[in-house]
Amino acid sequence: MKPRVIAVGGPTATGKTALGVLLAKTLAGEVVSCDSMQVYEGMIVGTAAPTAEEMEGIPHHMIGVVDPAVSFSVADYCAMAAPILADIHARGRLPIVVGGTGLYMDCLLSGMTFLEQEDTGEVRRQLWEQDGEELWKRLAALDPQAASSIHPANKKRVIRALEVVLTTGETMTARATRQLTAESPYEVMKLCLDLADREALRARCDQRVDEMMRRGLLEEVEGLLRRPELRGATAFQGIGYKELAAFLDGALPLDRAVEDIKTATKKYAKRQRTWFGRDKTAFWYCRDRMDGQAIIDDFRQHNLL
RNA sequence: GCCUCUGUAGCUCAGCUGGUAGAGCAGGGGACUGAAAAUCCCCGUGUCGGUGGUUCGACUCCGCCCGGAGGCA
Repeated sequence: MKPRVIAVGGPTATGKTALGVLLAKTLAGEVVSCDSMQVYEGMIVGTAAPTAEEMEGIPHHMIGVVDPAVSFSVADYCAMAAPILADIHARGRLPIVVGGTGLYMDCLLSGMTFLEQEDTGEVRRQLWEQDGEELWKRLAALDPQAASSIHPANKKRVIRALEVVLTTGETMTARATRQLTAESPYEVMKLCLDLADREALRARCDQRVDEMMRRGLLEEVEGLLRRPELRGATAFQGIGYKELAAFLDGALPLDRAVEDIKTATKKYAKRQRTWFGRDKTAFWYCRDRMDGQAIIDDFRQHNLL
């Protein structure tokens, strides 16, 4: 019998955090955050990281565990989170993986083990100087399979695939197969949250941004930027952070920056819906039709918990 | 009251000398294996303010009406 894991995914602003805590309380579990931005230390308001009060005494993992200057990746996430899952299981408790970063969640839950890889920074920098179309043609020659699944305009992904072949001598396609385990090591129960009313979700995204501003997002960003090296860090690709950094640079007025954050949040929610929607084994619940307790009860009724 | 400019997709606007309209943004759909809150792909029929006219044919020309902006009184 494989160890069980409960996962909570779905678009932002649908109440994943609260449901995670409720599940943990009900099932003697601990929450493992699955969020590419919450991992960074000091990025609290802008990532809507749960406060001590919201955690309600439930242990939370993978929040604020990396310095924001460090460029974190899926591989790093899995390397850190997998042992945490093992530890929670070892203590006889249930891990509840909660978050909106679909890629991280899928990789962690499928038990993917990333192969060792040397630093590709230099190769990557060189490739970025070159013409995207040319790079894609080069990729087509070296790893036709990867090229066929990556649009030539998607320079970032074309380069990633290229740097893999160039630095490892193995195609990304081949590595991907080697990295993927035949079967997930966990018995996963995934539930995704959404709002049936799209307009309502967009409104909630807007409210959430206003709320973050009220809670001091600007101050948080200012504080982080006292370290100028963070300006270009991966952490500053986070929604809210990059826009306010632009405002602090004088590139745009504050109200415009806030507008941009709202728009970015809504687009992000849409991408998340697409990502999580791919997993046909997930159970979807609309938060505007059911509260947390009702969802858990429903799950119980289906003997899923 | 008179004069000038203006009224085109949810928003900002293109549409040359007449042949029934197109961009950006927003929005929708999708992809996604080491930056993923990132990166990228696909999707634009709207009484062209209204109404009369000129014309084979008007968003494009003319008249009037309605709504904006500015100027002169």
